[in-house]
Amino acid sequence: MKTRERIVEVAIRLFNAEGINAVGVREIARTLGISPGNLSYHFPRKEDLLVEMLTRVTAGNDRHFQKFREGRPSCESFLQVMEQVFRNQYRYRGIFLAQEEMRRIFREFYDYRAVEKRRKDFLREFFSDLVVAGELKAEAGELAFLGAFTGFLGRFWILEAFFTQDDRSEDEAVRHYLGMLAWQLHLLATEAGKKGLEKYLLYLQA
Amino acid sequence: MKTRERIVEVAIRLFNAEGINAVGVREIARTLGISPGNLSYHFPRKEDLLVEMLTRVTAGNDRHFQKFREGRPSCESFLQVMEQVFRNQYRYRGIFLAQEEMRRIFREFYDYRAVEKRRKDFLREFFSDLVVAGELKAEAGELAFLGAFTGFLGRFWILEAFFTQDDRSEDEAVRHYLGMLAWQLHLLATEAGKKGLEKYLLYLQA
DNA sequence: GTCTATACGCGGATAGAC
DNA sequence: GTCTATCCGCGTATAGAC
Repeated sequence: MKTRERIVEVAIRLFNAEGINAVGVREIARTLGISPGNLSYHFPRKEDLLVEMLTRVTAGNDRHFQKFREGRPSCESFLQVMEQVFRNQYRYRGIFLAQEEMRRIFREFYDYRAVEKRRKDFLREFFSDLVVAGELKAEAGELAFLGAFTGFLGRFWILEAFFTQDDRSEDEAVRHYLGMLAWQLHLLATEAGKKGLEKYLLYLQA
Repeated sequence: MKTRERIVEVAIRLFNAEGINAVGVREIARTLGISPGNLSYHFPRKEDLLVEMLTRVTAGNDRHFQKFREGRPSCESFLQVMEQVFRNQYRYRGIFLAQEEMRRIFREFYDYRAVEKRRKDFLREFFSDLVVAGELKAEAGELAFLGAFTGFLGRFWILEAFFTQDDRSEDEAVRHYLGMLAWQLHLLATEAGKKGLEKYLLYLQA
């Protein structure tokens, strides 16, 4: 495997395990058995590593969302795509825990506004489709709230998952937050929509 | 004013303005006109400063919640207490943006579980009271979801506020997230409960 | 293009003098 | 309580080998 790829792989692993600030570039290089200078050659600054990961997680999510526009919209299928998104985010969980760094990177290197706008448009469109498909019954204000909630949850669920208890497995965490999403949709779903949500409602743990 | 108090004050200001990682202990000392060693005397590690701020914001929130148990429970009064809590958090916003550090501190120095349990119990009890008072109409699962949502929003609203746009004023940000809370309650409120929420529904911005 | 060796300046932390 | 001096590890930059 290319050195560059190996670096990204080890960096993700270490960042996820110990936190971005706790892991130095020297430690990454040592783990790989290369020199710090070599790491600097591939990624001049530590930030460049974070940008790389950010690009990957965003690209993955885009794929999941995109793929989804093809099928028939339903509450259940929405939760299915969100599960894929959550698992993709979990893979890069280290960067979601270091919000201060991410904020700086978003402002300096990465066009976060564009990503956010894309998500927002997708959610709005998708929830409107759910109303048309007879899965949701909601008016404009409620739909706006639903979009805000979904964006909020999707952005911060990992943080809460690791804050409250870090002995929880990926499956347990993902299910818990899919459960929250399901309860939210349930409050605005038609009888048809509720059918597809029942399974997910059970995921929300006390 | 005591040196210790002056340190905390300046540190909050700098942390809020530039971020916890961007501000070094030397900068804090320089701003105060004292030596780095003196700062170390009052707060041996930078973490101790963060613990101090965490203690203050938690104590403030406790006071707001406590004071609230006395009055008659209503949806509107709940939003009033949450506004005070939000403003208290905003005062210490710097620490909410540095989640990785906070997580470490919670695990090593600060009994976060206890704080969290207190909040959770309060919310559960309070929402049950709202049902009894005829302000909410919800069953157990919905109440559990409402509690989870409120905890989630209360923990991370500041992060989203500063992520999406940092040109927003304190008032605008606080109102936006009170608006989200109001929409959530609205979905489970009785006619009586909805009355007290109308004003807040308008706060949610597109 | 890929890599090693090395140096610089800054950060948090600590020991010990006043 | 307050200070100076000092230590070590960090992110970063670069000269030069292959």
